[in-house]
Amino acid sequence: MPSTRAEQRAQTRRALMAESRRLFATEGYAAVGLSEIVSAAGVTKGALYHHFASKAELFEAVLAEVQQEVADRVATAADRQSDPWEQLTTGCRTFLAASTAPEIQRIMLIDGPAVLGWSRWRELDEAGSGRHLEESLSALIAAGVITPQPVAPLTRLLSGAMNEAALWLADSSGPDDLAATQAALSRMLAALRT
Amino acid sequence: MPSTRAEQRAQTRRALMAESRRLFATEGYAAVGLSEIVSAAGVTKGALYHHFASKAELFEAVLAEVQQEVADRVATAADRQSDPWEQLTTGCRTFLAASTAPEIQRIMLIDGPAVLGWSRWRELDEAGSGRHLEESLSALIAAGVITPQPVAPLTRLLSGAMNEAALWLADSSGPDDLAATQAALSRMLAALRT
DNA sequence: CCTTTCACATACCGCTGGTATGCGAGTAAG
DNA sequence: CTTACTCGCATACCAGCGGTATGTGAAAGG
Repeated sequence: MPSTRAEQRAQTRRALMAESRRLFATEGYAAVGLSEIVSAAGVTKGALYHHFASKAELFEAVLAEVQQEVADRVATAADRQSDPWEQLTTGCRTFLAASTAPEIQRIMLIDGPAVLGWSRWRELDEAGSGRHLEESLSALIAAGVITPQPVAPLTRLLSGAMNEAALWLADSSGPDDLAATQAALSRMLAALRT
Repeated sequence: MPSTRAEQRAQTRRALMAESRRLFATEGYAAVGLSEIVSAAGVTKGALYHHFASKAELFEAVLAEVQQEVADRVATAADRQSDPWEQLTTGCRTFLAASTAPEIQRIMLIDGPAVLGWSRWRELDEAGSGRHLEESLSALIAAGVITPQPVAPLTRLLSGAMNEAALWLADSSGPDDLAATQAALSRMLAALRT
């Protein structure tokens, strides 16, 4: 039976993560104070430090959540395709569209590396959407669709390209920019084929 | 005539920028206190705030300096080539090699977007190495070497790919990683040709 | 019913970025 | 040379931050 105690705990944690996610996304990590977070969540700093060891750890939990959501969206869209090559392109397009959301931008792409350090950030990326990209590329290489080559650098190149493109799209998006970006990305992907 | 007054001013400013650059590069923007910077530079906070309006503005001055140096290295290497296509590939390889330096990583690629915001960061990038990339791509499109297409999204894709690859190379570089990355990048670039 | 646990609140601290003010060595005019 | 003024910088100080130590009351366990 789910005791009232554990429910309250989970509820407080959810509130803290939800409000901090909202604030981190809109104002950025550095500009948000813990007092802002706890008052928005309706608790005190004691509660926050009972759940998270530091402000950075709270941010990491939020980032992991965002990463997971993006990864799920990418995986869901890709799995609708049967052809492995279509899975890759669909996944990339889905990632590009999902990453345009401002909250994802700020938390996942801007503050993430700076707050957690790049290597830790990359670990979370690899636990999320990055893994799908790498697996998809590996499968296509194994199937002979893509020219045999080390998959790690290729993954980073494509991942970085999409991240930067997503930031650019959100910042100055003319109506055709998304289409043009996807077209250019498609050309890059097509170049990988044998 | 260069008065003693202006010399002292310039010297103080140089000392502040040199020490803050060193500290920002090794410890990261957030972990460096102003007291650390001013004591390393042999001055006080009064001097710092006489030259820079805020910690972020000091960081921006340092970042602009780093960007300029990278841009110069890229431009110098590219200009040694006569063929426009070779200028592009040489510039990209030079950028990849230059961006592997830890101080450039931390300041230019990690903390830059987080501290200044992405749009301001991109302005500085476009004033530096990013401009060379965009101009090179434009010239190649105009010359019919690259398939006609909007140059802006293409620039962002390539820039992001190289930035991320540089971070990855610095973090976990096996002996062949640089070569593999450059090979993959070359394949991508080759795909742009008509 | 009593004890223990535990989720959280309260009170407090060192330190940070930032500001207001003081000061003394240049600089320019007479 | 003197005087008035400028200005590059030092000193002293502040609000607010992330973080910690301790208190407390209600649920869990026997």
